[in-house]
Amino acid sequence: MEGLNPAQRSAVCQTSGPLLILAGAGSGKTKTVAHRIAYLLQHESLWPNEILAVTFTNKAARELRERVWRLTEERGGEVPRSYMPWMGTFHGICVRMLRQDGKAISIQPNYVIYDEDDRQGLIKQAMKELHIDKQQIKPRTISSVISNAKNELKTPEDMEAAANYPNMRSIAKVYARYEKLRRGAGALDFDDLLIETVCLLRDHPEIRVKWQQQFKHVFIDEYQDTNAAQYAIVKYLVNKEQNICVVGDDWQSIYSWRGADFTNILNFERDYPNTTVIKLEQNYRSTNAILAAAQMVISKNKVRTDKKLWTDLGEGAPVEVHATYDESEEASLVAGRIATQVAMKARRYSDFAILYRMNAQSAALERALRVQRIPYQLVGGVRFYDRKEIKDIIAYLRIIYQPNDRLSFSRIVNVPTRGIGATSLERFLTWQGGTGMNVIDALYHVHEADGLTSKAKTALGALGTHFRELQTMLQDGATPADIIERLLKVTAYRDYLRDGTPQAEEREENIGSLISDVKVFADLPEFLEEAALISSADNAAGGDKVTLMTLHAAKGLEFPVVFMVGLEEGIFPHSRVYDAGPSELEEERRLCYVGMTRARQELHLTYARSRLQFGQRGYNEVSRFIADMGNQVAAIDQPTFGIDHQESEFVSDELPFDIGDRVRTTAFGNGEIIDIDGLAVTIRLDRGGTKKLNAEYARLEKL
DNA sequence: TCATTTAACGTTTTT
DNA sequence: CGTTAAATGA
Repeated sequence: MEGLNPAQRSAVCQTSGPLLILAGAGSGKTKTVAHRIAYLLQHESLWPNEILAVTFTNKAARELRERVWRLTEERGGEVPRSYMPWMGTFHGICVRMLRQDGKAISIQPNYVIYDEDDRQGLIKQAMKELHIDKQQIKPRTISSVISNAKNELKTPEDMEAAANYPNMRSIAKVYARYEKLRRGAGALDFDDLLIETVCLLRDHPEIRVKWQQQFKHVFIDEYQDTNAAQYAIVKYLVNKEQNICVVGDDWQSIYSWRGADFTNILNFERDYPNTTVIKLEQNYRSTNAILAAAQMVISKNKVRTDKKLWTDLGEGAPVEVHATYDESEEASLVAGRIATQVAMKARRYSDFAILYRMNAQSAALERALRVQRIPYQLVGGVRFYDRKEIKDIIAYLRIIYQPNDRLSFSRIVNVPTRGIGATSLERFLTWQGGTGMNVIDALYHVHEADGLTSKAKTALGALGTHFRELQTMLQDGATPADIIERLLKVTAYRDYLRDGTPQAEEREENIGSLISDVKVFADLPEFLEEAALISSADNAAGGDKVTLMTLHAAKGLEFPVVFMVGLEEGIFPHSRVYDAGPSELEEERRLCYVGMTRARQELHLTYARSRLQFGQRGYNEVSRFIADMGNQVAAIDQPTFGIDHQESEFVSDELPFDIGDRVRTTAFGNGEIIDIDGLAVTIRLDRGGTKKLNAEYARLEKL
């Protein structure tokens, strides 16, 4: 109980019945939760596997597990993977339950998990089969419509029935076909993990009761961001004792576009009578200046609970607003402030975070940081497991594990190239579909197929032999690392990577890190699960570096100094919320609140008068959120309307190049400009050939 | 029929 | 600029 305030203590001691903890930003939520779990283990003699704890990210789960581990036994060292096995994200928990009990709703135990890319791949396949032009409806749009439907537990038939315009009917058809293909591949997508778990618990009382008996205490973090399926899962898992504890803050609900519904937290007391409500309102993170400005912003929202955060950390420096001329000046201003403070030894690089609304904004910032030689790390963006070479390896592993996964098979059937093109693949798959054999068995019997060239048959047969061998390794209990090493060898994948391009080396290194990552896992299923569910917010590397990420990814984190950039109408709030209605605008405002409350001592807000967006230059007004803060902020810099400004070249339509100029390109070496058409610059390269580049993107350098 | 070359496209947030 | 789809040539 040491180091806890009275409200936090009562949250720890309240060990029976429903408990709602309304935890404001920076109110010591994680600490309270860790102490509460430790208390249950020690004073209520619960076993670590009798507690179900759901967090928002894998990283949050890891931190919590570590904290509980240290608290209970004052142990040091690595926390074993088996400790508190039921601590993780909703998706992670569902995977484990389905693996164990999925048979009851006819889910094969060796199902694979499809991510967003896989899902869109399968949607494209479905559209092709249905002869729907993907120019007309974007696969991405269909994907999100299907996702929304699934989260509302709607079937393709429901969608078809409710369709009131032609596109919707097409989408419903794609949805139906997609589901058929997905089932055939023995795969579940992210939404299925939740929805199938709901069905499992709803339709099988004996299984429901089994889990209810196992979980003596259920604990849900970030409850304001739960969606309908997650809400249902929680309801089914809580037993008669109703030992459920949820933590959340409606002011920080920022995932409604993903189906999250913060009325879940507002209605908790109604759902679980006799709830004890504890409010944590003392903020231990930010200065009063930061907190007051954030409070000004959030108070403009109509739909919200009423609370008042307070701090005794003192007034602190005022929140600063910096106006800049364009995104490049904005970036160098941020980089410059960081460089100065580090040079004065006032701060370390890792004290700083730069937060933005969308990933595309990171490019200008990265450039400025590189110019000033400031080390930085990007959270989000391209995930490690999204890289081509890693996805290839995972596709190989999947097909070995789940030989019905035709999507993964299609991905790697000709990688490395082995003379099997689109037509051969299509013919093979058509034949294989008719035989009822899985992909690997069909490869083994490929000589019986008709319509394939003998060349294709030989290549496919050889691939089948490799798959068989790897499959045998898997059955004999080989480690994932051994299997990967072997498959790299038989496919000569490393040779394939060495294509002479500058990125080849990096790709090989990535394969290396994959192999060392994989050593932690005892078996393949465990690794495939982890690889599918790892999120971009999870890879927080160490080291003394500035952190760059989206506002969404910053949830739950804190930094001594925070820069929020791009506070402009159309960027933040994003232009897409304008015609979406007031509730979307309120969500943007909550996102602003979340960003501001990440800051401990200093908060800087910047905006640019002019910005390159969607390929062209736009001029934005200052964000309304700055006006919301009233006189809680200090305006510091005015933009420099620079004659000597380096970016002024793009403001005039005139490019700073002429035909005949010699230039340096980053990717293709030096060359001479032979034509200019608007922004399109044609260059005759010294290495031979010509190249047409967009001067707005290619950073051409005049020689 | 396959592999290479060339043209087109892109940007909200993510488990 | 990077990626992906279409177009071209062997």
